[in-house]
Amino acid sequence: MMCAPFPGGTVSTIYAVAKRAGVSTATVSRVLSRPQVVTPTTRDRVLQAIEDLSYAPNSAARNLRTLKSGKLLVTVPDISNPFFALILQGIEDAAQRAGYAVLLGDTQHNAKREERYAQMLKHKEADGLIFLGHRLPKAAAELVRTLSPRCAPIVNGCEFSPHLGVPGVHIDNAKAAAEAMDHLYALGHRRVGVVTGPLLSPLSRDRLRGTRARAAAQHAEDELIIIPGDFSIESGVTAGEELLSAANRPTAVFCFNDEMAMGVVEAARARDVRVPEELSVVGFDDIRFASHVNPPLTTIAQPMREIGESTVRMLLMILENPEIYPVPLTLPHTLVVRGSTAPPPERHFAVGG
Amino acid sequence: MMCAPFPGGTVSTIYAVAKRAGVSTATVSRVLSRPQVVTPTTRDRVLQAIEDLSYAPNSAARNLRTLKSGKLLVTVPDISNPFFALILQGIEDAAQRAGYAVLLGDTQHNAKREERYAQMLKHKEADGLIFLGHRLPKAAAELVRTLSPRCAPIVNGCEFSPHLGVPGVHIDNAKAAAEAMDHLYALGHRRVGVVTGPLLSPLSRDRLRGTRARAAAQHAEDELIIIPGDFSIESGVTAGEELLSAANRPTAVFCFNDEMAMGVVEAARARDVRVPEELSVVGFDDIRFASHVNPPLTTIAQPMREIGESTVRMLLMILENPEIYPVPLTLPHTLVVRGSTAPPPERHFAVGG
DNA sequence: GAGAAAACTGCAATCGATTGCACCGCGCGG
DNA sequence: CCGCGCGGTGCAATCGATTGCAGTTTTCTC
Repeated sequence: MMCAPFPGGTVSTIYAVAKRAGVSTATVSRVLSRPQVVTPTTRDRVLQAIEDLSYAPNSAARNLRTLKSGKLLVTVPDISNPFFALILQGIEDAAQRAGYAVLLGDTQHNAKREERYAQMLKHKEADGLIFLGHRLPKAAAELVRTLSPRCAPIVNGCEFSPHLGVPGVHIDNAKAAAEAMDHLYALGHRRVGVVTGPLLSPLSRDRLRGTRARAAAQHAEDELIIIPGDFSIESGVTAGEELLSAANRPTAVFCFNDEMAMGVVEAARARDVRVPEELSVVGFDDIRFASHVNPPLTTIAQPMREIGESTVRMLLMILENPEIYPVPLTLPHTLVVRGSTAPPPERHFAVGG
Repeated sequence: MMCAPFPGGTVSTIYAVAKRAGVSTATVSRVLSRPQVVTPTTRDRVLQAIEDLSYAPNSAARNLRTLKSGKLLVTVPDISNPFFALILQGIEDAAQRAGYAVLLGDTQHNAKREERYAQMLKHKEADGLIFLGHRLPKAAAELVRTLSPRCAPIVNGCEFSPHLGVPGVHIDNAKAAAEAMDHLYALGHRRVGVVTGPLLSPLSRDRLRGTRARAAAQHAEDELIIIPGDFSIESGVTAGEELLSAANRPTAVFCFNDEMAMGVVEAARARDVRVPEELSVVGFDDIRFASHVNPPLTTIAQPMREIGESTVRMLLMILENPEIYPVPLTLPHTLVVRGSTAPPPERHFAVGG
């Protein structure tokens, strides 16, 4: 019935331990889960047996019995993106501190893969889901529905959208974008290029909304040149080329992430346009490299690790008490001014030069 | 005994499906695993029942019965490092194509965490382990021992070291480093700074070995200035400052990763030392940003994704047939020459100037 | 020192799926 | 017309741990 101690490499079971210690499996189990209810003498015998056999409980068995997995599923659009990597790091850290393991899904922005991973929830491979994309997979939506009126163990990171019916953690993207624009306007810019992300995502739309609102307040909405990007360096380069070759070129560019900002800087350099003297560039996220490129990027800093940690906290709360819907959490951002922004060149400085 | 179909959000079991379809659980199971052995009529009835109840097999139960988890554990020293992130992406992709899920462990270079994750193997939470650090956790080493003479399902990425007794996938670090030095020597440099990684890791030692060998061949071993770094941008900055303030400053610096190279470039800029005119800089890895910084980095490109994919293939082979020890795999690297290297300034060009 | 309460420990059911073996019925050959 | 073979299905054991309940021992209390 049970396996050999170590010969053959087979792992020992709780039965083997119980036999060796001369107790029942119940006692062994209790030694591991609630040691204080077991007599010290017995406990020591059991612990010794556990050590002798180098026993470790089989978690599939435990998961089956307890109907929990001790795992959190995290889906990320692209791990190789430093922004997501940092959030993921925060998630991993918080999860493991809470005794949970992380199941990683890199969806590569692919809806099929998102669905496939969401299925894992149904199969009870994970106790909850944190998704960083902007789509709520069908399988997850179904879960939300069937669990209602209790809260499903699903949390979003970054992409808040109230109609998803799922709580999330994010910054105030509209406000952050407005602040970035404020900074540029305060320096004296009026004609500003905006390199957005894919406009499907609420995140990009919020930023664009904030950008537009600020421009409108400045009566400079017509001076906005909006170019859609995809968050890659390359799309930043392309956008930069387009902006710089325009007849009436902008004196500043606001990019919806740092990588595209790096791309714009690169495009500027290729055309011998100096940053920030001739072109100011603002990024978003404040990834690690932002402060180490030349010139260091002015950008909106997001608390990536904290976003990750908070999603975990939120998910754990739901797991603990699904009756209570957590309220979406908005974390603070900061405008970090560095060397990539400056007043526009004199010749373009129309007002009050 | 069984759960309600959907009311209450409880999930249905194979018993519920069997009952609804009027068959035994065995048949339901077979419909899912080997559909062709079931009569089409029955099969359709079962499939219908599965759909009606939106049934999904509980994987804890399956894992328990089959003694497999369908998961691969991957431990990474630091996910926020783009180098590891890309390898991880390769791993994730290959794993999921093979029907495996990835359990992620970010060890933060911390031995305790490495141990903790390795425990998961003992608990059968994963079928195998891919570790990207340089230490083989004790628990894993133990497994290697108890499984011997069969091969343990453990594979290393990047840090090959034959005495671990574990196969791995990596590049020829010594040779790559030698090529980097070759490039510098060919340009006419003699006095070269070397910013290494932590010398505990075989990877760093191999690169250092290659570096030294090449220098020796050039009779320039005394012209090597070796400074230990830790792979962070900051340590690159520090090393750069040290090298540039030396009495007899080097005309070139070889860094064991791109981030430290970026740090050195930054330090040079801070002192108004032009790169590459006054100082050549070579990196290692060719992370995405390497080609987009100013100047674009000359570096050794590693096939990150392929390394990740290969570790998975190797692990799957072991899982399939533990009798066969895979041979460690060496993948090709490439020296990519970009704008950060050039001949040394004339005044330092001793030979044949 | 008897009786009640408290503290331990064990029995056995249970979690949900998989699978070897046995069984049934049908078709075909003799 | 009988029997063999085979495809299809079901029975029931099994994977390994957890835990409610019951039984046993110990510890008090008076």
